[in-house]
Amino acid sequence: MPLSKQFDHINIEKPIYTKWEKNSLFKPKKNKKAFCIMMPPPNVTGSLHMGHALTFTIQDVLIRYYRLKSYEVLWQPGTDHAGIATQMVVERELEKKNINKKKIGRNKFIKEIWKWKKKSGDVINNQLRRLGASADWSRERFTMDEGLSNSVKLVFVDLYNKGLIYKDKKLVNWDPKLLTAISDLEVEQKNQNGFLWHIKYKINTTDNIIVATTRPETMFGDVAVAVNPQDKRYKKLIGKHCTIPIINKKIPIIADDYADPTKGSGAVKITPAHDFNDFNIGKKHNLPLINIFNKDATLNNNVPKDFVNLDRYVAREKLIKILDSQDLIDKKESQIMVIPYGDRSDVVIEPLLTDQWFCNAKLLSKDPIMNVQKGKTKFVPKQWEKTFYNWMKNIEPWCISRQLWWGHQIPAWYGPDNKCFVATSENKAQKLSLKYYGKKVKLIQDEDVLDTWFSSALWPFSTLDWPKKNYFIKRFYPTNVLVTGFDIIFFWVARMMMMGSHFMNNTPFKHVYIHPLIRDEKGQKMSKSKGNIIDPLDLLNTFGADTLRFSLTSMTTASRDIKLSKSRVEGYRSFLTKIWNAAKFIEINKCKYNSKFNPEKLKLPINQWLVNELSKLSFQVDKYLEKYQFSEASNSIYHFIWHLYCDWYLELSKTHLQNNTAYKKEVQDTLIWSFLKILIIIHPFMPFISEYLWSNFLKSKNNFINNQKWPEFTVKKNYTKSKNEIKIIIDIITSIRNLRTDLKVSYKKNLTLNVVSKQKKLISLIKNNKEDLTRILKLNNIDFNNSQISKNECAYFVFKNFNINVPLKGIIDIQSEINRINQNKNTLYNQLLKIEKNLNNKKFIEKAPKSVVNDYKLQSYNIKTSIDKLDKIINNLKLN
RNA sequence: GGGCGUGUAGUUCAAUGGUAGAACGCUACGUUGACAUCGUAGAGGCCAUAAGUUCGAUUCUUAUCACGCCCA
Repeated sequence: MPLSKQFDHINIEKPIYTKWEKNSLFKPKKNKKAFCIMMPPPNVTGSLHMGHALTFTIQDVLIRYYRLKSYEVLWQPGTDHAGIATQMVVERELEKKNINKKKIGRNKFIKEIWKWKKKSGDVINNQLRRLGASADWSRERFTMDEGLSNSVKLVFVDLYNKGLIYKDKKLVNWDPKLLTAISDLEVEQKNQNGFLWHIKYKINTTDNIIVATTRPETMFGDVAVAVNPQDKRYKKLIGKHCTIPIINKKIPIIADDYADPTKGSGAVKITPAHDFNDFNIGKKHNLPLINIFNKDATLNNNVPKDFVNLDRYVAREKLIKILDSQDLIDKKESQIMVIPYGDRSDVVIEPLLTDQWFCNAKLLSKDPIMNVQKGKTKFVPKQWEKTFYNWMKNIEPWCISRQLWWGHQIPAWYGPDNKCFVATSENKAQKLSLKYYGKKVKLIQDEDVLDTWFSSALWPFSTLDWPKKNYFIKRFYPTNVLVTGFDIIFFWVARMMMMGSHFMNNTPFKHVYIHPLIRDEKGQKMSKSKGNIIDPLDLLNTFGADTLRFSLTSMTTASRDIKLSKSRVEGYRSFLTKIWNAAKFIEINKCKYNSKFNPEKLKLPINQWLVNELSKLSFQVDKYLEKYQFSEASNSIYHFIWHLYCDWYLELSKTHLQNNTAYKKEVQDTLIWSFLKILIIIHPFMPFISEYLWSNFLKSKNNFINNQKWPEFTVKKNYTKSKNEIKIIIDIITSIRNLRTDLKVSYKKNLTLNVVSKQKKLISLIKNNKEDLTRILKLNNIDFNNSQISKNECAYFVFKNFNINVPLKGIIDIQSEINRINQNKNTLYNQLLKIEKNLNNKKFIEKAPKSVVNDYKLQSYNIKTSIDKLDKIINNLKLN
């Protein structure tokens, strides 16, 4: 069946993908060299967004490329259980059915989550299939799987026994909506307008000290007021006491550099249980901790009765009113302040004193830092190494416990006296407790679960069946490259490197390729609230996967963001159509694949030239992909197909195809052969259209483009000669096209070319291409009479070794032609000026490299000769 | 405040110590047998500003201005 008018992605993509999967094309095939990418596991609740589309396209390009390069390739896929996100989704689902999480209890709730996961967990993976992602789905993993859960337990117990995981009572970022601790990274600092209240704390009946605060309601937890020891205003007061209003509690005035004399009143209240800085000050000065908040950020029993159970903001207003009525507010200033928000809940985070599990990230960060310094892991682009170091070298203990139900429950059990036993199972914990107590006691498991990133941190080895030492882990660890956006360098990349270095004794990735983030066309982050989201599923429906993929890789440069707009994608759809039409051209011209075709034994210059260019292309794409230069790779493909293959090769092949020249067969063979090679080269970028056309041309069953080899062929040296020849033909065509436009000579008027040259080779070259020139340029004839330049009304062209004149009598007037030549002359003259300026500079001659000087001299000579020739021509014209 | 980054054609972005490129858009002409989802041609840039290094700077250095991101 002949190819349809256009590529119908809607009906073609899906069956192709199904075939690929059925034929197990994505499983690693044993080979000499291995290549592995760990797919960053999307949230199981997720749905494909543009960020996914970009990152997975890039990964798939690499994966398919290395498959074609005959590597043993594993793209390890899977999903992440996404603790808070998933719990929230299922909670909401249940609420719709009027089911309350707390009422059904933990076990039933978790069962509900698993039910939900079974039903909707595949959504994103199926969307990835639509994108063409060729991951080995047979090895799909989920962070809550048995195997991965075992890894989590093993790692936890091991780190605990080494003292790298410990329990501690510390101030943590508490999310009062989700009722869990979260890590520093999950806190978003937002600038916000607020007030700085200056409040009078009495010292005695007449004097007071003015304390400036943005959070007056935490006053009930104050344990001191700090002033700077250098601050003259307050020096006298150090060591004295002041009184907290309302509760009339006396607290000391202490000296600490932390108090900044230039900020607020210079005196700052210290509330160690509710502020990270104050916590440290409290420790330093041995001050008590007074917690005044419940877990939902309402006030607890440590405050006056009227305030108990009030929300923090309600309490604030009430307090301000009372203080105001007692004339205890000195002033109120507006100011911009930084407020911490939970990135999931979007409520203000409360620093809260709780028992949590921590991981000693500082110690674990040492090996990863060293691995990057040694170059065992290389960031691409390199600048991200700075970001990595910056964070790793200032790392804080990682709070790994979460007060959630969905996740890996912490493998720690408590005895009746709260003694903690950490083990991979309850049985083992029992054994430990038996030893300790000398008798069997009832153990209760820690209720908390681990931060989701804890299990993700193990991803590079837990998915390879660790702790088993089977083929996969030996073959594919460390993996070749991690592909991800810079927003999760800390969250995930760094943590994988910590865990990988510790447990595998080796960095998990040789390269970390950091790609840009997708923004809207104005450079803004895409977000639901802004309504500027571009849905990749929309784009997949409208344009198809190949177009989307190629658009994305074309835009993937070494910058920080990609500004995406629909119109940009539209442009690349045209490119697909162009490829499609080239295929139709080949089909119409009955080109059949010839297995005996030898690209090294071609006779026709255009064929030689094409093979030459094609080998260059494959070499270029090789180089670019090795360096993760996706836009460069895409653009060189785009340029080759559109502007070399279609614009010139197909155009120049027509003469042979349409007239039965001696070279017709060679042209047909070269056409189809080169097109098939092109399909292989575009396959990583555009898997569907390339597969479709491949099988369309080759017709044999189960001959998938997936299984082909990347084109690598050496080109015979004498082919380069043809390069120069084709360049001459292209130059002539371009010049005469220019002439037609410049002088407004319509294509309806045929022209005659008069070629003047003493070189026999050149004349025979033009003679050989006479048909092409005639057809493309709409010529009557090409003459080769070596007569003097005609003094008739002609257009003149000066080439390196020859001239062409084109009689224009009756077609245009002579003055236009003189103007045209003058314009060319001017351009040349300006070029000459610049070159001469250098050549007249003694220092240039002395110091510039000889090659540059010689090159300038040669250019100068060439330009001068051309100008001379043009001058002669103008004079001749003027004589007439 | 600390760190990172970006200023190049109307737009989005490349490249480069030696005459600045692409794509899209725009203008003119064109339906010639793969393609009007097209073809041909064209216009359009003191490469943010200033100083320095250099025979030569858009490129290297420093400063300034503007914008963006991350961390406090």
